[in-house]
Amino acid sequence: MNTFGQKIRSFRETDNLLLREVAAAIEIDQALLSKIERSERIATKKQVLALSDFFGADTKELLTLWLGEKIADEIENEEVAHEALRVAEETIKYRTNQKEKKLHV
Amino acid sequence: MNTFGQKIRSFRETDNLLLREVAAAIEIDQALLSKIERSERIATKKQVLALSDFFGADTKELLTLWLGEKIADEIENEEVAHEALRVAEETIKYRTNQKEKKLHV
DNA sequence: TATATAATAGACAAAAATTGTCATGTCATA
DNA sequence: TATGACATGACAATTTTTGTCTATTATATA
Repeated sequence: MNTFGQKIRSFRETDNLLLREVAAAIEIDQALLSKIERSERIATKKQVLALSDFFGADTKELLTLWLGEKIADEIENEEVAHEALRVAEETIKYRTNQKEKKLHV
Repeated sequence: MNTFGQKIRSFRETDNLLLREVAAAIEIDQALLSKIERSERIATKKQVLALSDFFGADTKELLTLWLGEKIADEIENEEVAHEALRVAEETIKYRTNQKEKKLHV
């Protein structure tokens, strides 16, 4: 399984670039990029978009991976993690429906 | 569909209690409880446990609902919300597996 | 109508979590 | 051993969350 960070690192290695170069390109500290690649820090959405843009990657795919891992980080130690994901899914569906209902009253 | 807040409110109404009384029992401000019941604020885990205990409710069920809604709040406006939930699920499964592997080397 | 009670709303300070940076440490290799 | 690339740790800055206080609204009732 490939983490978001690993994906970024392999993009960078494929392009033969240094941490410092990519960091400069997306305007963050090299140390921070290093941490992001090793999953020691979670990127911000802005950084994900900048990275995706810089490497010409599939933005939607990267965002999905990033957000998915972010949620996992948040709940993985909760006993009810799996059930909560189901509830989250249902809740989002429900809310989306409610919004649609409101539009064509 | 019943939100966490609605559930708490209906517990309270079934028991014929005032906001002030429940708030005092779990040691929070009445205004805060009012906001929690109307989903204007998200309870902390500690508050969920205190409420569950106070009302003698099914703690696991309440925690699940609470956590599920919390995730929903966080991602419902993301285009990739649904896919991200899948990724979160897979990520948690994968990490759990890795941990188990480490145990019986 | 005036008063009392319950709940809601808004503003803000306190606290907690996240983020970014800097200085330093490690490791490989010239 | 000197250099370059990356990793690590500590900390300050910023942002977000949380809790409280005060004011407002709604409703019932004397």
